[in-house]
Amino acid sequence: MTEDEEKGQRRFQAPRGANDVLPEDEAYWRFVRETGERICHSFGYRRIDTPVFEDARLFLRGAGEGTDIVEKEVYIFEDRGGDRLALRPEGTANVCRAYLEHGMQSLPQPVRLFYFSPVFRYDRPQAGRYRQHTQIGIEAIGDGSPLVDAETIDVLSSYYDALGLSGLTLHLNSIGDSNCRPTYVQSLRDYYEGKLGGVCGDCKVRFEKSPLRMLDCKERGCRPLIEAAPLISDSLCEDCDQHFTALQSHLAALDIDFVHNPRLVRGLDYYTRTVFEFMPKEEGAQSVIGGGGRYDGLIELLGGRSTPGIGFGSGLERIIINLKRQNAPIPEIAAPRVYVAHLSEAAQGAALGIARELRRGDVAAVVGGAGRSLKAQLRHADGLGARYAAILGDKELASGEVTLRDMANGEQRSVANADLVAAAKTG
RNA sequence: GUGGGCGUAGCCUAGCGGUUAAGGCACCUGGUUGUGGCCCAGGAGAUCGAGGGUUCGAAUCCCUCCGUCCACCCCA
Repeated sequence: MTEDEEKGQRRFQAPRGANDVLPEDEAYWRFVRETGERICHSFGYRRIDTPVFEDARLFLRGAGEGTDIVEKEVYIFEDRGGDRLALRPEGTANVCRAYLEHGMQSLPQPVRLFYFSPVFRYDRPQAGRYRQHTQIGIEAIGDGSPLVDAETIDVLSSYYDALGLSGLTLHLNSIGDSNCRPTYVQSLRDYYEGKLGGVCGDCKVRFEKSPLRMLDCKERGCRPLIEAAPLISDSLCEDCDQHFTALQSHLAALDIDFVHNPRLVRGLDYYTRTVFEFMPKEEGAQSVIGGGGRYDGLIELLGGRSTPGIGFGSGLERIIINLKRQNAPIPEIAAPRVYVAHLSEAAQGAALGIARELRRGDVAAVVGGAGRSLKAQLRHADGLGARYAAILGDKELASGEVTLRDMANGEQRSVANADLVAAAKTG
């Protein structure tokens, strides 16, 4: 900000790529969160919350130095004590850190965890892509069998089903492990050696740092070479191959359709074996709504014993975009049940008391604005969608009653204060 | 990070070089004494995204920045 702007009364705006979630979207957010929590619990997952910031090295080491996320998208800062911290750019590393820090190796394995958390990436915003977004994620740590891979995918797929999202395609691949991947990467290098002239600038860098990601390049010029490149699925070692085969048969048993996309790789380096993504039918760049994979080397990389893990992350904002696009039915947020209108200063205190009694009786109540006419208060009640208006004037004050008006049909009756909660609950 | 479109009150839009920036929705207040949704009347709300420049004069033209959207890229 320049000095002039500081002096002037420039209005503040939310930072670029960061959004307010307004009450008009409350129903979507509640639906998406409650459904997620319900599904996760139904699979035996327990909630974990981790800090939004962590030692920067946790992410730099975990996600991989060669990735875009780490190289140009992590929010890094130094705090007042001089520690290098980073805002979480993804959810898995935190959870793995917590698993190690709290000795979860000694819990029955796998440890099944889920979370909702804000995620930060310094990216150029556009629709469906934000600098702060929210992910639901799960991690199953401590069991390397393909059964858990199938379960993880089943959780995500069940979640989308429960939300009513349709038309999603599951893309699936195996990218091998520390045993077979190096051999494959070498064969990929051999293949590209001498062909680098026909490849984009990014891919030249990827060739050095992370050749696998060349397969994922969207540059038109790179396509033909990708088409003809050797496939990881053809060079999986026997263990990886069996793992992948078993996963596919488990998915078949669950009736979960998928497309084997041999060129699917993911943006984080810690993935091994299984990787997957869910894509909606709609076109558009920001289409992936959820994805994940296995990370059998990550815990060890973070200083633990060799421990397998698998998980997914799914963007709630993108889910909501798709729910809106599909016009999916969403449970509404209830309007306040009773609007307590008052006609004199003397009635104000009584109105506050009556509203409190209603709430204690589990009836949502809103008190009318001071100094507003009854007409204005009823208009307000109507605008809020209240079912009843409880009217309190001198008459009612004297008799210990309220006038209860049914806003739907305008019928009114006197109700003794003691009977109000019951009356407000009926109809 | 690259390229392009857009930016007028909370929202949608008119105005596109010339005096007090117009309308609709929403909001507030009234239409006599304690009654909503329709109608009518009135009111409040805009340094025309910000800063600079051109001009006698700019919301209207130019530049820079910010924001937003789209494509690329990246990914959830």
